[in-house]
Amino acid sequence: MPELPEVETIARKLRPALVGKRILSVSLRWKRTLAEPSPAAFKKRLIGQRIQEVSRRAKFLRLQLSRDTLLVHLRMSGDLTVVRGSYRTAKHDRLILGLTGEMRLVFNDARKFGRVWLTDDPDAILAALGPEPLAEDFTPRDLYARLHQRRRLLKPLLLDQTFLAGLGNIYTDEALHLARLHPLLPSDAVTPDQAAVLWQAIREVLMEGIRRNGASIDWVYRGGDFQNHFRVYGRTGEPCPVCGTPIERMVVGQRGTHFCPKCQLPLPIEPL
DNA sequence: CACGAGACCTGTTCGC
DNA sequence: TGCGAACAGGTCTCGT
Repeated sequence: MPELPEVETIARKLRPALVGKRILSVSLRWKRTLAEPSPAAFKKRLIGQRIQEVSRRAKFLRLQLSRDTLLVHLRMSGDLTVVRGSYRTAKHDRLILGLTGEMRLVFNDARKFGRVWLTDDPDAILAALGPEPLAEDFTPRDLYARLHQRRRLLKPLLLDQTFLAGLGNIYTDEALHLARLHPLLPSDAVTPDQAAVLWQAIREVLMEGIRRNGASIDWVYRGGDFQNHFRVYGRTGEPCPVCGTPIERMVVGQRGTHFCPKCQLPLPIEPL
Protein backbone atom coordinates (compact mmCIF):
# COMPACT_ATOMS: atom_id res chain seq x y z
CA MET A 1 0.00 0.00 0.00
CA PRO A 2 0.71 3.44 0.02
CA GLU A 3 2.88 4.27 2.98
CA LEU A 4 3.26 7.64 4.67
CA PRO A 5 4.79 9.49 1.68
CA GLU A 6 2.20 8.16 -0.76
CA VAL A 7 -0.69 9.02 1.55
CA GLU A 8 0.79 12.47 2.18
CA THR A 9 1.10 12.98 -1.58
CA ILE A 10 -2.53 12.02 -2.07
CA ALA A 11 -3.66 14.32 0.76
CA ARG A 12 -1.78 17.26 -0.76
CA LYS A 13 -3.29 16.60 -4.15
CA LEU A 14 -6.83 16.15 -2.88
CA ARG A 15 -6.85 19.14 -0.53
CA PRO A 16 -7.20 21.97 -3.04
CA ALA A 17 -9.69 19.99 -5.10
CA LEU A 18 -11.93 18.98 -2.21
CA VAL A 19 -11.98 21.72 0.38
CA GLY A 20 -15.24 23.63 0.18
CA LYS A 21 -17.07 20.98 -1.84
CA ARG A 22 -20.34 19.56 -0.60
CA ILE A 23 -21.25 15.89 -0.82
CA LEU A 24 -24.32 15.37 -2.98
CA SER A 25 -24.47 11.63 -3.55
CA VAL A 26 -23.01 8.34 -2.34
CA SER A 27 -22.46 5.16 -4.32
CA LEU A 28 -21.10 2.28 -2.25
CA ARG A 29 -20.19 -0.48 -4.68
CA TRP A 30 -18.52 -2.91 -2.26
CA LYS A 31 -20.20 -3.10 1.08
CA ARG A 32 -17.22 -4.26 3.14
CA THR A 33 -15.22 -1.20 2.13
CA LEU A 34 -17.32 0.61 4.71
CA ALA A 35 -16.07 -0.11 8.23
CA GLU A 36 -18.69 2.03 9.94
CA PRO A 37 -21.52 2.93 10.20
CA SER A 38 -24.11 0.90 8.27
CA PRO A 39 -24.50 1.73 4.57
CA ALA A 40 -27.86 3.37 5.21
CA ALA A 41 -26.58 5.55 8.05
CA PHE A 42 -23.44 6.34 6.07
CA LYS A 43 -25.41 7.69 3.13
CA LYS A 44 -27.90 9.57 5.27
CA ARG A 45 -25.25 11.31 7.37
CA LEU A 46 -22.79 12.01 4.55
CA ILE A 47 -25.06 13.72 2.07
CA GLY A 48 -25.11 17.45 2.60
CA GLN A 49 -21.87 17.71 4.58
CA ARG A 50 -19.16 20.06 3.37
CA ILE A 51 -15.49 19.05 3.19
CA GLN A 52 -13.62 21.50 5.38
CA GLU A 53 -10.14 20.03 5.56
CA VAL A 54 -8.02 17.19 4.17
CA SER A 55 -5.16 15.80 6.23
CA ARG A 56 -3.13 12.71 7.00
CA ARG A 57 -2.43 10.80 10.21
CA ALA A 58 -0.14 7.79 9.84
CA LYS A 59 -1.46 6.06 6.70
CA PHE A 60 -4.99 7.37 7.19
CA LEU A 61 -6.51 10.11 5.06
CA ARG A 62 -8.72 12.35 7.16
CA LEU A 63 -11.50 14.42 5.64
CA GLN A 64 -12.95 16.83 8.15
CA LEU A 65 -16.59 17.40 7.26
CA SER A 66 -19.19 19.80 8.59
CA ARG A 67 -20.16 17.45 11.37
CA ASP A 68 -18.30 14.16 11.03
CA THR A 69 -14.88 12.94 9.95
CA LEU A 70 -14.36 10.61 7.01
CA LEU A 71 -11.31 8.39 7.55
CA VAL A 72 -9.88 6.39 4.65
CA HIS A 73 -7.21 3.71 4.84
CA LEU A 74 -5.92 2.55 1.45
CA ARG A 75 -4.25 -0.61 2.75
CA MET A 76 -2.48 -2.46 -0.10
CA SER A 77 -4.10 -1.36 -3.33
CA GLY A 78 -6.42 1.53 -2.56
CA ASP A 79 -6.33 4.85 -4.32
CA LEU A 80 -8.34 8.01 -3.88
CA THR A 81 -8.76 10.41 -6.77
CA VAL A 82 -10.90 13.34 -7.81
CA VAL A 83 -12.42 13.39 -11.27
CA ARG A 84 -14.25 16.22 -12.97
CA GLY A 85 -17.19 16.00 -15.33
CA SER A 86 -18.72 12.84 -16.72
CA TYR A 87 -17.26 9.65 -15.29
CA ARG A 88 -17.55 6.01 -16.32
CA THR A 89 -17.22 3.72 -13.35
CA ALA A 90 -13.94 1.87 -13.53
CA LYS A 91 -13.12 -1.68 -12.55
CA HIS A 92 -12.49 -1.92 -8.79
CA ASP A 93 -14.27 1.32 -7.92
CA ARG A 94 -15.60 0.68 -4.38
CA LEU A 95 -17.01 4.04 -3.34
CA ILE A 96 -17.90 7.13 -5.33
CA LEU A 97 -18.99 10.41 -3.73
CA GLY A 98 -20.69 12.94 -5.98
CA LEU A 99 -19.64 16.50 -5.13
CA THR A 100 -20.65 20.02 -6.02
CA GLY A 101 -19.02 21.42 -9.14
CA GLU A 102 -19.46 18.26 -11.24
CA MET A 103 -16.75 16.53 -9.21
CA ARG A 104 -16.48 13.02 -7.89
CA LEU A 105 -14.27 11.51 -5.22
CA VAL A 106 -13.47 7.95 -6.29
CA PHE A 107 -12.10 5.21 -4.05
CA ASN A 108 -10.67 2.45 -6.23
CA ASP A 109 -9.25 -0.66 -4.57
CA ALA A 110 -8.48 -3.84 -6.47
CA ARG A 111 -7.82 -6.03 -3.45
CA LYS A 112 -10.70 -4.74 -1.33
CA PHE A 113 -8.54 -4.36 1.79
CA GLY A 114 -9.13 -0.62 2.08
CA ARG A 115 -11.59 0.73 4.63
CA VAL A 116 -13.64 3.87 5.18
CA TRP A 117 -15.03 5.14 8.49
CA LEU A 118 -17.55 7.91 9.01
CA THR A 119 -17.33 8.94 12.62
CA ASP A 120 -17.83 11.84 15.01
CA ASP A 121 -14.91 10.56 17.10
CA PRO A 122 -11.92 9.90 14.80
CA ASP A 123 -9.48 10.01 17.72
CA ALA A 124 -10.95 6.78 19.03
CA ILE A 125 -9.94 5.05 15.79
CA LEU A 126 -6.52 6.71 15.66
CA ALA A 127 -5.81 6.42 19.38
CA ALA A 128 -3.45 3.44 19.29
CA LEU A 129 -1.12 4.91 16.67
CA GLY A 130 2.47 5.67 17.58
CA PRO A 131 4.17 9.02 16.97
CA GLU A 132 4.44 10.70 13.59
CA PRO A 133 8.09 10.26 12.56
CA LEU A 134 8.19 13.69 10.92
CA ALA A 135 6.63 15.53 13.86
CA GLU A 136 8.83 18.15 15.46
CA ASP A 137 8.41 16.67 18.91
CA PHE A 138 9.60 13.23 17.85
CA THR A 139 13.25 13.07 18.90
CA PRO A 140 16.13 10.57 18.66
CA ARG A 141 15.80 10.11 22.40
CA ASP A 142 12.12 9.21 21.99
CA LEU A 143 13.06 6.58 19.45
CA TYR A 144 15.79 5.16 21.64
CA ALA A 145 13.45 4.98 24.63
CA ARG A 146 10.74 3.26 22.63
CA LEU A 147 13.20 0.75 21.14
CA HIS A 148 14.23 -0.21 24.65
CA GLN A 149 10.69 -0.48 25.97
CA ARG A 150 10.35 -3.60 23.87
CA ARG A 151 12.37 -6.60 22.89
CA ARG A 152 11.55 -7.21 19.27
CA LEU A 153 13.29 -7.51 15.91
CA LEU A 154 13.85 -4.11 14.34
CA LYS A 155 12.02 -4.73 11.09
CA PRO A 156 8.70 -5.97 12.50
CA LEU A 157 8.83 -3.34 15.24
CA LEU A 158 9.25 -0.49 12.75
CA LEU A 159 6.29 -1.86 10.80
CA ASP A 160 4.16 -1.86 13.94
CA GLN A 161 1.95 1.23 13.67
CA THR A 162 1.55 1.47 17.42
CA PHE A 163 5.34 1.79 17.71
CA LEU A 164 5.79 4.38 14.97
CA ALA A 165 3.12 5.55 12.54
CA GLY A 166 3.54 5.56 8.79
CA LEU A 167 6.39 3.24 7.86
CA GLY A 168 5.57 0.33 5.57
CA ASN A 169 7.63 -2.38 3.95
CA ILE A 170 9.45 -0.17 1.45
CA TYR A 171 10.46 2.70 3.68
CA THR A 172 11.42 0.38 6.53
CA ASP A 173 13.87 -1.52 4.33
CA GLU A 174 15.20 1.76 2.94
CA ALA A 175 15.63 3.32 6.38
CA LEU A 176 17.38 0.29 7.85
CA HIS A 177 19.81 0.22 4.96
CA LEU A 178 20.52 3.94 5.24
CA ALA A 179 21.09 3.48 8.97
CA ARG A 180 23.21 0.37 8.30
CA LEU A 181 21.21 -1.64 10.80
CA HIS A 182 20.23 -5.27 10.27
CA PRO A 183 16.49 -6.04 10.09
CA LEU A 184 16.93 -8.82 12.65
CA LEU A 185 18.73 -6.70 15.24
CA PRO A 186 16.88 -6.85 18.59
CA SER A 187 15.37 -3.45 19.32
CA ASP A 188 16.86 -3.25 22.80
CA ALA A 189 20.36 -3.85 21.42
CA VAL A 190 20.31 -0.54 19.56
CA THR A 191 22.70 1.96 21.10
CA PRO A 192 21.84 5.65 21.61
CA ASP A 193 24.10 6.57 18.69
CA GLN A 194 22.51 3.96 16.45
CA ALA A 195 19.06 5.16 17.46
CA ALA A 196 20.02 8.69 16.43
CA VAL A 197 21.27 7.42 13.07
CA LEU A 198 18.08 5.41 12.59
CA TRP A 199 15.94 8.43 13.54
CA GLN A 200 17.70 10.49 10.89
CA ALA A 201 17.46 7.68 8.31
CA ILE A 202 13.72 7.22 8.84
CA ARG A 203 13.09 10.94 8.40
CA GLU A 204 15.36 11.15 5.38
CA VAL A 205 13.72 8.35 3.44
CA LEU A 206 10.23 9.61 4.28
CA MET A 207 11.11 13.16 3.27
CA GLU A 208 12.70 11.99 0.05
CA GLY A 209 9.61 9.89 -0.66
CA ILE A 210 7.39 12.92 -0.18
CA ARG A 211 9.68 15.13 -2.24
CA ARG A 212 9.43 12.60 -5.07
CA ASN A 213 5.64 12.36 -4.69
CA GLY A 214 5.85 8.80 -3.41
CA ALA A 215 6.61 5.58 -5.22
CA SER A 216 4.60 4.16 -8.10
CA ILE A 217 4.88 0.44 -8.48
CA ASP A 218 2.85 -2.28 -10.14
CA TRP A 219 -0.37 -1.10 -11.67
CA VAL A 220 -0.99 1.70 -9.18
CA TYR A 221 0.58 4.78 -10.68
CA ARG A 222 0.23 8.09 -8.91
CA GLY A 223 2.87 10.21 -10.54
CA GLY A 224 5.63 9.63 -8.02
CA ASP A 225 9.09 8.40 -8.96
CA PHE A 226 10.67 7.30 -5.71
CA GLN A 227 10.63 3.75 -7.08
CA ASN A 228 13.55 4.78 -9.28
CA HIS A 229 15.63 5.62 -6.22
CA PHE A 230 15.26 2.57 -4.01
CA ARG A 231 18.49 1.55 -2.33
CA VAL A 232 17.46 -2.03 -1.53
CA TYR A 233 13.69 -2.57 -1.86
CA GLY A 234 12.94 -4.93 -4.76
CA ARG A 235 16.61 -4.94 -5.77
CA THR A 236 17.48 -8.53 -4.84
CA GLY A 237 20.74 -9.55 -6.53
CA GLU A 238 21.57 -6.03 -7.63
CA PRO A 239 24.61 -4.27 -6.17
CA CYS A 240 24.35 -2.39 -2.91
CA PRO A 241 24.64 1.32 -3.73
CA VAL A 242 27.21 1.69 -0.94
CA CYS A 243 29.52 -1.33 -1.25
CA GLY A 244 28.43 -3.24 -4.36
CA THR A 245 27.61 -6.45 -2.53
CA PRO A 246 24.51 -8.13 -4.03
CA ILE A 247 21.34 -7.19 -2.14
CA GLU A 248 19.73 -10.16 -0.41
CA ARG A 249 16.09 -10.94 0.28
CA MET A 250 14.71 -12.83 3.24
CA VAL A 251 11.35 -13.13 4.93
CA VAL A 252 10.90 -11.42 8.30
CA GLY A 253 7.53 -11.37 9.96
CA GLN A 254 6.10 -12.71 6.72
CA ARG A 255 7.28 -9.68 4.78
CA GLY A 256 9.86 -9.69 2.03
CA THR A 257 12.91 -7.94 3.44
CA HIS A 258 15.73 -6.51 1.37
CA PHE A 259 19.12 -5.70 2.84
CA CYS A 260 22.85 -5.56 2.24
CA PRO A 261 24.55 -8.44 4.09
CA LYS A 262 27.79 -6.47 4.29
CA CYS A 263 26.64 -2.95 5.24
CA GLN A 264 23.87 -4.02 7.60
CA LEU A 265 25.75 -5.98 10.21
CA PRO A 266 23.55 -8.10 12.47
CA LEU A 267 25.29 -6.85 15.60
CA PRO A 268 26.09 -3.35 16.75
CA ILE A 269 28.95 -1.90 14.78
CA GLU A 270 31.80 -1.58 17.25
CA PRO A 271 34.18 1.31 16.72
CA LEU A 272 37.45 -0.65 16.44
C1' DC B 1 4.58 -10.19 25.59
C1' DA B 2 6.50 -11.78 21.16
C1' DC B 3 5.88 -14.43 17.20
C1' DG B 4 4.01 -17.23 13.42
C1' DA B 5 0.23 -18.66 10.68
C1' DG B 6 -3.96 -17.66 8.50
C1' DA B 7 -7.41 -14.49 6.74
C1' DC B 8 -9.00 -10.83 3.83
C1' DC B 9 -8.76 -10.06 -1.93
C1' DT B 10 -7.26 -9.56 -6.87
C1' DG B 11 -3.77 -9.24 -10.18
C1' DT B 12 0.89 -9.98 -12.08
C1' DT B 13 4.99 -12.44 -12.54
C1' DC B 14 7.80 -16.53 -12.09
C1' DG B 15 9.10 -21.27 -12.90
C1' DC B 16 8.55 -25.63 -14.99
C1' DT C 1 1.46 -21.73 -24.56
C1' DG C 2 -0.35 -23.21 -20.15
C1' DC C 3 -0.87 -23.53 -15.43
C1' DG C 4 -0.10 -23.42 -10.60
C1' DA C 5 2.83 -21.17 -7.27
C1' DA C 6 4.67 -17.21 -5.40
C1' DC C 7 4.39 -12.60 -4.57
C1' DA C 8 2.46 -7.76 -3.81
C1' DG C 9 2.94 -0.79 -0.66
C1' DG C 10 -1.37 -3.58 5.18
C1' DT C 11 -3.58 -4.99 9.21
C1' DC C 12 -6.36 -8.01 12.11
C1' DT C 13 -7.15 -12.26 14.82
C1' DC C 14 -5.96 -16.46 16.84
C1' DG C 15 -3.00 -19.98 18.86
C1' DT C 16 1.43 -21.08 21.18
